[in-house]
Amino acid sequence: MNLRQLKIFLTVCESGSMSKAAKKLYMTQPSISQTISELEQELNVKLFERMSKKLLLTYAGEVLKEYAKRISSLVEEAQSTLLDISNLKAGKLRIGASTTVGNKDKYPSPLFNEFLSYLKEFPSQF
Amino acid sequence: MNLRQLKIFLTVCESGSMSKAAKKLYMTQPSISQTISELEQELNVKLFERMSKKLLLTYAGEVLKEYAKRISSLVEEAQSTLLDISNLKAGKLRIGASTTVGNKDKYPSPLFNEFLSYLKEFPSQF
DNA sequence: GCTCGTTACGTTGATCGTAAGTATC
DNA sequence: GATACTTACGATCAACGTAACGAGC
Repeated sequence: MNLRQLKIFLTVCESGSMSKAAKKLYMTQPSISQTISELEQELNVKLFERMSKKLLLTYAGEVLKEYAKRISSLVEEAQSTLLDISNLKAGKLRIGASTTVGNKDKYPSPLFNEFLSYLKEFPSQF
Repeated sequence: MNLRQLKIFLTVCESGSMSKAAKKLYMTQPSISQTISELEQELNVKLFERMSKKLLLTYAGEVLKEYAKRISSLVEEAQSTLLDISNLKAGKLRIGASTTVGNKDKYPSPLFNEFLSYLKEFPSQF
């Protein structure tokens, strides 16, 4: 199980079909199908009931979907926060001189203040 | 960023060195080093301060470590729950006949009861 | 016959190990 | 010289695309 598989699985869940998910992800439909099959084999459960023209989530599929949403959400938050840190590092000099830096992002990280105090204490870390 | 990188990163954090992490993960030390470098490049931050004989987490490293722990924890919970479902599927007949099935795992999934009711309603799904 | 999913197969890229290099103690 | 990390390079496996196939409308 990896993040790539979870992302593909989630996209299939949300779009309701593998072909639509393929378009969203700029992949081919066979690759999507193969990835879902891999997931099912690895977890030893059937994730979708293959109906004609419709995919129906099994119970295992529903459970995985909820986990996948929470996991993806955490991963995105992590990446966003690390990106903030990376950007702040690049704009380090400006931080000390400007009071508007806190407004430059729509979603300031909750770790922002913590970071600033850390920066003051250990400037050599950056 | 993927789960493999996070697992390796976490192991390095916990063991305090790349060579120890390599032993824990049954990998070679250069592979660990390479993976950490990849992570740092992808995220555009330095994760460790390379001291002599000691690795010190940077602020970015501390942040990633906390996220990595939460993400890994969720992933493990997901796998454990799906494994439960997989096992229950295999032991489907026994479920109906036995009252001890709920004790067979140390950590019964919180979704267990939900699953049982689902199983009764849609037995054909399994 | 069109749409959707699966299976088969070849190519490319990621992942890992081995070997060699650098630095600190 | 022993230990720990890095760099370089080659081999293996995973991931993806193309092509061909099967099923349902």
